[in-house]
Amino acid sequence: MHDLKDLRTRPDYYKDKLSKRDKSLVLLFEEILKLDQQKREIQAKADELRKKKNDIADEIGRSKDNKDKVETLKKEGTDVNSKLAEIEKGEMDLTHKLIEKAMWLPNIVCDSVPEGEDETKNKEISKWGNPRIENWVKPHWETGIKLGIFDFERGVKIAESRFTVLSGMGAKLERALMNFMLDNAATKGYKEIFPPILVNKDSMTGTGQLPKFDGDFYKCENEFLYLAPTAEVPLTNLHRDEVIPLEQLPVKYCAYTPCFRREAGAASKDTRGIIRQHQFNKIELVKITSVETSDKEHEELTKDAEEILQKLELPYRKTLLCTGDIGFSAMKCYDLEVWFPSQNTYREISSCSNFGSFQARRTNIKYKPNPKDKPQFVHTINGSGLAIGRTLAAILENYQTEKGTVLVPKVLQGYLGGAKEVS
RNA sequence: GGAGAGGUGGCUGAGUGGUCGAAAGCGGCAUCCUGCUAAGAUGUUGUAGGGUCAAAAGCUCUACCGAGGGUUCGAAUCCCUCCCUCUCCGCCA
Repeated sequence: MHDLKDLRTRPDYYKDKLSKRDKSLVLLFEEILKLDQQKREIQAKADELRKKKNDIADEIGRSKDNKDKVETLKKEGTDVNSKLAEIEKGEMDLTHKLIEKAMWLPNIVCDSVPEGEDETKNKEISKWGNPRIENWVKPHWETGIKLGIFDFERGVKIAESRFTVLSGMGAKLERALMNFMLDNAATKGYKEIFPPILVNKDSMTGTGQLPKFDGDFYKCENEFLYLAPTAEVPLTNLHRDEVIPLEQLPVKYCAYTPCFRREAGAASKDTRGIIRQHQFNKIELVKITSVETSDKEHEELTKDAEEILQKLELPYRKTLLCTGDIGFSAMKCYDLEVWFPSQNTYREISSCSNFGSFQARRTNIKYKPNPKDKPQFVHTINGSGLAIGRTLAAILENYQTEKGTVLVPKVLQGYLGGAKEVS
């Protein structure tokens, strides 16, 4: 959500920026400006009538003894009210339309974000590790089935496709990854949170999932609750409608949560394996910062996520998403992509975004830069640190031996009673 | 699930139909004062939207007393619905 006042003061700036994301957004923008104009006009009329109404009421209060005068004024009041009712209806109508449209406007991207229509225009920032290129490496699902740690059929039996059962060492590895990542985040000063996994509509709207992406999420029938698609939603909304004292910034949270996504638009993508599931586990890192430090904190959060991959010794690369690939609410976003030998390619395992004040406006989270200042909106930042299922899949490929067993990364061995190999 | 109580500004808390955006206290901010500290004096202090203005300041209008409706010329105050909190009882991991 943008500041409407700013929108109308420098429309050319917004049109230019929005068109870089998607040309059709300019039309939406112009529609919003027009609605804003109409809304302000009708509001002026309504305000005027409301003033008249108040004046009449006050006048009656003052002239209680004069019966004739009161009667006349009452009639006048009734007249004003009937006019006002009509205008207020239009006012409400326009306000709703305006807000509804404005909620569909994505964030403005940073100048540093490369222009481009799709992921092919993302910019590679760096690479880490040596990707193994060996044609005998089996896809993670084959190894997982062979080792008896994935059970795809029973996942489907219990739920439906894109649900998988982890068993034995599979379950243990998942839990070891969870603990390792949370422990690592703790050393970086992130406070661990265990939030509700079901979240309400206000929360989903606050972080930008709604209204645009309704349909991508599971929702409870007859309830106003959604299954959170990411812990970003509950964590950021912890501070909705709050003014955070300056000395508490930056606020840093981490959380393990299961995440639920319908994957509605991904019908034929990644149907095999555990890369794209309806339910997956994730450690999320969230920061709430002042405007001045947000850029620096974003870089650091990304490094915190990278460090997990480095400690797990998984080769990865870091890309800066282009205007056509970056998320709705983000103004700048790095993706971390881990190497998958069986696919001979890098696949996304973390997405670290700076949202600027975009989410803060929707969630109404503020801080005072100085005690005397008026509260202003914070910046919010978040990233996966990391997606656990994808990390497990990457381990099954990058740590695979020619025998078909899987070595346990050093940093996880302590979480698994010293186990060095899954066979 | 049953019974009751309640939701007012950053906080505490008054206000049961008219000049209430809301007393009082606390806190915050500013100035002054006392050799420092503690204390004291005075003033000031909500949010959002609109108008005016080149812009800011200022001025001004409107809305907001959990949310949404209703009654009335006029609602924090009366009526209805919903949400939330607390207490007791029941049930339960």
